[in-house]
Amino acid sequence: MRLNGVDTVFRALADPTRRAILRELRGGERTAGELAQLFPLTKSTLSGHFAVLKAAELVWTEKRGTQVIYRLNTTVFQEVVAGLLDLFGPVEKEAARDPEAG
Amino acid sequence: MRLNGVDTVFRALADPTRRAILRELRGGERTAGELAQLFPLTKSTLSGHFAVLKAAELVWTEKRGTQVIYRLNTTVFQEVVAGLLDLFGPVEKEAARDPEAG
DNA sequence: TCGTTTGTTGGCTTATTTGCCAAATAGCAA
DNA sequence: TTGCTATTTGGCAAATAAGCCAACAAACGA
Repeated sequence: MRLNGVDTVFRALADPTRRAILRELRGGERTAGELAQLFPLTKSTLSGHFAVLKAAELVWTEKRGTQVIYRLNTTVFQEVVAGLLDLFGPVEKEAARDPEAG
Repeated sequence: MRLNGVDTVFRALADPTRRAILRELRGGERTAGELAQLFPLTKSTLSGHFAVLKAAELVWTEKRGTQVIYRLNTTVFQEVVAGLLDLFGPVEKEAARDPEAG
């Protein structure tokens, strides 16, 4: 969230392919190529999805030689839940809620 | 979730106006007209957003005379969190996860 | 350097989403 | 019925998003 905004994160999560990528990453780090192999999509299409996930900070990347490693950023999970509480939780003091959050 | 699929819910949450509607509903039920007044959008545009939220079962509706009452469906919150755990949580037994969830 | 492997970027098409206005529908009351 | 209020639906334009292919860039090994 933070700088990115809830919007970027929720939009990133709105696509089934991107959610599948995240689920795959639960099993540990994967290279872009390994991930791409798992989907009936071209590498460039996947690369676009990676970019969206990266922009939302849902994944970390690291360059290793010619390949790029993707890892899940689990800390964002907590922030997403916080965002959900902002939507479904009890109404708190108005000042306590981030007016930019929506 | 359920019949609708995670997809419908996440997509519904991906729009800032719809999230603002949900936040407004935390304060209690509102009529379509009351909600529409809060946004710089036409009633028909808001009606479209309501339809998306309703399809995702994020809100309940009730017709009262000429007006339609919207209420937050907080039970879906738990399902969304479950969906998030499916994305960020530890890898569980493969059979334990809903293969249709993504 | 040359060629190969690995990923990303640019350009394009198609599909989806968001918004508006105008018209239609539904309930209620005169 | 007629009229009034409240909301949804249909049709359309503009913006976004997702996909592909082709070209480009970066890192490595021969």
